[in-house]
Amino acid sequence: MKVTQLANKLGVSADTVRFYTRIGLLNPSKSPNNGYKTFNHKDMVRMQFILSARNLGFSVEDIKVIFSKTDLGDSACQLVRELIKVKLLETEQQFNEMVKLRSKLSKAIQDWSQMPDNIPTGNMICHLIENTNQEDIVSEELDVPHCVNETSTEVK
Amino acid sequence: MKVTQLANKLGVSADTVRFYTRIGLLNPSKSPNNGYKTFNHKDMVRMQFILSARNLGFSVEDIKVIFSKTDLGDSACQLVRELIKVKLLETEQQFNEMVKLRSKLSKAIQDWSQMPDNIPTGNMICHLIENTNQEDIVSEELDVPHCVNETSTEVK
DNA sequence: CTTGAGCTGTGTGTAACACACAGAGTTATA
DNA sequence: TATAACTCTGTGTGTTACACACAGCTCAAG
Ligand SMILES: [Zn+2]
Ligand SMILES: [Zn+2]
Ligand SMILES: [Zn+2]
Ligand SMILES: [Zn+2]
Repeated sequence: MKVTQLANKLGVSADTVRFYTRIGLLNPSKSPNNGYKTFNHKDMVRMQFILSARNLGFSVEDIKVIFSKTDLGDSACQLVRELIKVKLLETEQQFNEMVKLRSKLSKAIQDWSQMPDNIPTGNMICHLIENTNQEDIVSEELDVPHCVNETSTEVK
Repeated sequence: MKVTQLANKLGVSADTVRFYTRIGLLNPSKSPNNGYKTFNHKDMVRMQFILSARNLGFSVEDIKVIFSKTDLGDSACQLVRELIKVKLLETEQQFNEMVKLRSKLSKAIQDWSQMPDNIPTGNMICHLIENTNQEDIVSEELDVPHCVNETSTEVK
């Protein structure tokens, strides 16, 4: 099987197969006469596994680690159980950030609909964005830091 | 102001400032004697804007487009209003994918806790992952594609 | 044999920085 | 003033998971 045949059979691009080959997840043999890579049943099984794992959010690095066990004939089940727990935590982290960002964006869209268009000045590029962020910081620091002593520093 | 001074004043790393400089968002002058970059008030204002915009999820490319307007003295407000609407859509898209992935992961963790550890075979690397994905596809295709005709293809 | 379409491997680009590192500047000590 | 130690700078490269470009090769039709 050549790269495009494998790709078509699994519904991915040939470049994707080439990529996984390049990083060593697939190990096709090289045809001696034309140098083309020849994929076999084992590569097909590995490729299917890769797609399933990626579908669950596993990274290529995770898959490499998994293969490093299974290639020795060892079960990867325990490893996989641990990896997916970490994955769930990461996903919930990102989920929370998504929620925060989403509400920030919604609020900004509403607020901005009432605000005028301003032209940039030497201290403000777009008041919509710059003011939105200051609400975010709340009372942590009332005044934005500025290059106050810049003359004294520039004197060198 | 040198790169580290600006970075410290805004609470970012010097590498971040260098990065924004490298891609042209900041335009410090170069000191003629030692070649060090010298940042001024304008760079500070731009840097603050960048941080505010990034905090709202704007990409560096978005910020470049915004600057291309404001550097001409034009208001970026309308542009910014449009950009943030797109951003919200993208965020909700990603949010939905997060939700799907999260439930997939939770379900997998539960299901896998009842399943035994298996050793890899020639057709299955880790049944946990491979079987999980098949539930996902449901009845789209019952049997997984395999290199059935591989002999006929390999005959070349 | 020639032409042309199709396929292949390899090199490079992507986003937003982080890290490594050699060389230059700065400070301290003698 | 010399010299060692320490800090700072710019630049080159690495990161993720591919996608794209492209020259050269293969293979079937004529
Ligand atoms: Zn397993
Ligand atoms: Zn200032
Ligand atoms: Zn504006
Ligand atoms: Zn097979």
